[in-house]
Amino acid sequence: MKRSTDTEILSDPSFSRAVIDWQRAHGRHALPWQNTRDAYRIWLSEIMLQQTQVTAVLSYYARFLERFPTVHDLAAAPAEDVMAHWSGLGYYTRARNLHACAKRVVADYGGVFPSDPALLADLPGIGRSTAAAIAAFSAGARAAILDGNVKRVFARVFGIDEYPGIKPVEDALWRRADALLPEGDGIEAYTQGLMDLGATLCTRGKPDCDRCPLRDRCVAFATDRTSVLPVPKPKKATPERRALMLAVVDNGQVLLQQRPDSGIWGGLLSLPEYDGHVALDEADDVSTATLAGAAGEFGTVAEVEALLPLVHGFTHYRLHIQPYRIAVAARTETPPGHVWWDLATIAAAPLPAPIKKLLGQLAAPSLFS
DNA sequence: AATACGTGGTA
DNA sequence: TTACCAAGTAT
Repeated sequence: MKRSTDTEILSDPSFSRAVIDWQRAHGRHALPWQNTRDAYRIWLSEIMLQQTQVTAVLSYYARFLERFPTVHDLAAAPAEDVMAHWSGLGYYTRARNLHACAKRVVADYGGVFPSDPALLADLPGIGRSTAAAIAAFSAGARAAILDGNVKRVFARVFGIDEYPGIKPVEDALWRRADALLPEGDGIEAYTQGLMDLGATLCTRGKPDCDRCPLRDRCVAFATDRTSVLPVPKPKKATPERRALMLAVVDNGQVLLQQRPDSGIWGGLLSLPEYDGHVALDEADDVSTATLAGAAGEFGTVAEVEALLPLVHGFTHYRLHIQPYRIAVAARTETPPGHVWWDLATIAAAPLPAPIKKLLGQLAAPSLFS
């Protein structure tokens, strides 16, 4: 029989007290998704902020809300419109899940987000931490978040000297997060305070320990280990991949192809790729004649021109892109899954960031010469 | 349980 | 310049 629970071992009301008091005096209070209990706006911000920093989200959040003011507007919108407004933000599964979630909220909950974290976590794109944040901010629900900020703060304060990404360590962090929750009011300030601490003081680089309300109880500070905690993710070599992309153009338009929902850039449009054997070695390119043959299904090829190669880095690999501009004269019938897009409006297309940039240069070469 | 999944800022 | 990684989730 257990003599005491983890909660009893790990609980410490002075911890949440310190975070709450600090947040109210020194935390952030004017972010666009704050000072509201509108679950739609809170949910949207939490999804956009997954693995993404505040500064990157701000402009997307404003444009998205302008186009989709309510969950009903979002649920009723075409997928392409949703993807277009996410274009450039990355992790596009988030956008497809966002759309699916909006439809679920309308169909199952009459357009009103549930306030129970367990119900929220059952919706697409909402995991345990995001569910807790939405429930706390929109309904004052007492639930623990465990995002990158909290992991970093906890790793330092409690001197956790193992990589937080592995299961047993993360499980222990969740137990702490649950146990340290404030008992009475203040879940909003507490939740926001943990995020604010991680984002403004307990940063990855040089943490500002002098201003930290947790300094006196911080193991990393006491043992001079703030620079080595949290333990970084074990590194492994990033693979290199290569793709030949076809910018088939005709009369001011470019041919785009829908990508499958799974895999990189899932659900976006992109350039069709030459999917024959592509060597990693740039010197071993396929011939112009081969590319012209491949593009023959789209029209009568008039010209093939190799464009400047580019390298795009992902978290888990590096992609070497060799683009070709292929002018066609007489289009065939547009193949299924493809669409001709005006280069003049390419900024509004649901494209991956590097492809949008590439096509922007193709549309207005003089601006980049 | 470990891996896939983007992009841009930072050191 | 290269490497790391930020308001995680899904599989």
